Amino acid sequence: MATGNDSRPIWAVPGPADRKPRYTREQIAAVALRIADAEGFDAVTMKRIAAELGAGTMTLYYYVRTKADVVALMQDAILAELLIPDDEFPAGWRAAITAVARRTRQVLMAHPWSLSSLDEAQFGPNAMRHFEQSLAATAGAGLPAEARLELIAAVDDYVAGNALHSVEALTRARVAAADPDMVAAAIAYGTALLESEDFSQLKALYGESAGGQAERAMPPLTEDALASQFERGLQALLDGMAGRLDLA
Amino acid sequence: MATGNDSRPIWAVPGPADRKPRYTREQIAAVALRIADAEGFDAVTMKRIAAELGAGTMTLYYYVRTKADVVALMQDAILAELLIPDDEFPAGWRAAITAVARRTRQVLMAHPWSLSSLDEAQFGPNAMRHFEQSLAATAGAGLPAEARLELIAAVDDYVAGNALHSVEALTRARVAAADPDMVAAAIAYGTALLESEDFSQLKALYGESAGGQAERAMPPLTEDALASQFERGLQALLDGMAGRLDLA
DNA sequence: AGCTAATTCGTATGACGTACGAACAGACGC
DNA sequence: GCGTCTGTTCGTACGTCATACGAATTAGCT
Repeated sequence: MATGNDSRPIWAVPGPADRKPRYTREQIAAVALRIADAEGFDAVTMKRIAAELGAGTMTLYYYVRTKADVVALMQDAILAELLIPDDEFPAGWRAAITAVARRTRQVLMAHPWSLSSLDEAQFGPNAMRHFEQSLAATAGAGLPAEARLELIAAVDDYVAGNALHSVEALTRARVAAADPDMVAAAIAYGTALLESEDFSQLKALYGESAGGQAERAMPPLTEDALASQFERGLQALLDGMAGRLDLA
Repeated sequence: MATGNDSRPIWAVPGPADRKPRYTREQIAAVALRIADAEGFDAVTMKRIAAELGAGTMTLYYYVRTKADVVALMQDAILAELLIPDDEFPAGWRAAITAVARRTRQVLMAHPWSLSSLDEAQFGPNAMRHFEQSLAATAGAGLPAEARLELIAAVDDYVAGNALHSVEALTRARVAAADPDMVAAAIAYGTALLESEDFSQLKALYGESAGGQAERAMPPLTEDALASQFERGLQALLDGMAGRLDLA
């Protein structure tokens, strides 16, 4: 465990020797994951992880160089959940891509913090496996390599963005439900602002219109509504990519 | 400035009175923004912001309740950059949405940290203006309200995900360029892993194939390549949405 | 001038990541 | 058995962060 400031990914750094280490990196990642899921990313502390393992804080630094390494391990542990078992892998590029996308969204949403710590993501073994699987999904489509990568990238983009926004929407809804004052304050502020400038589109949607009921369209706020909206957007994207890539 | 733990958005909290405050929330946001752009989000510290303003650290707490408020102000300041001047606003829903999407991506990529602090985003005045503008973009398409919201959401999802991944790719490329050792270590680790399991798709792409040159497709790594890939994905998505929403 | 409330900010607290080095323990040669 | 080496654990200490508290200063008022 060179503690030095080398910039290798944690997986390229030799782990503890094999005399008698009490823990493993996997255990550390698993504990950190459990804490993050239960109490949020901010609750993940070196001290906390160590305590949960029954170790002293500094013991962790025998297994990783820095907390960023722990986060990398957590991210990779999540990516493992993205992998679809071989026998469930659908035939046909469209079904396969859809399955991967759907599962990716589910997993990302199950670990909301993963999206906010995405910047420091490293490319680990499970990232590689996930990528391999995405390639396999597009294998039968008769596409040149660049087009396959582009298709995968477009879907990945859409999935990540949707997961991000879905998590955001659900968080907002949950917070709002727990705190009526905030809703009141937000609405009060919003309506005041609405009147102070030209917000004609918004007014038409949410405000009272001159003669009668306004349209009153609300963005979807339940998990199901968000999921089905995701589904429609994904299929639209695939339609469009198929058309542009000249696919069946 | 009730310092208490109320959950109102910062914009609903009365600011400093008007006797003689030395600063404004806007100045604070601007300074914080400059620091984040120049040195990264982690460099944004209450102490640092205050120093840059020539104030004591605790003075900031007369203007905001908490650092999260500062971040909210920063986010909203960024959203202001998304707004397209009225005279540049294109006619036709497709051109208008494309313009909004393009600009959004540019701005998000210009402030990479905005994506990683997106979870604590609050809905401020510029968010409202941006939303109004998105609604205006879809106004002429003859769509029912729900369909308009769905179209906007799909594009937003794709744009955010693409910006996220583009920033990630460019960051990786920059770091790699600055640190050859890391590239070497990553490649060494990657090729070792490649041999240790079944990665047939990846091998076909990057490895040597039996009789001759492999395909050697590389994901795009320059800003231009990423931008044109974004453009194609966006148009594909719009194609698909147009088809599914029964649009011209 | 004197009062009051607005505004500034020094000090102190507790949490965090982690550098350093001491302490402990298992394996191996003798 | 007994040292010895080195793998493993972890207590202590440091610097940084957000921020609670309350004292000091100042601007506008009568």
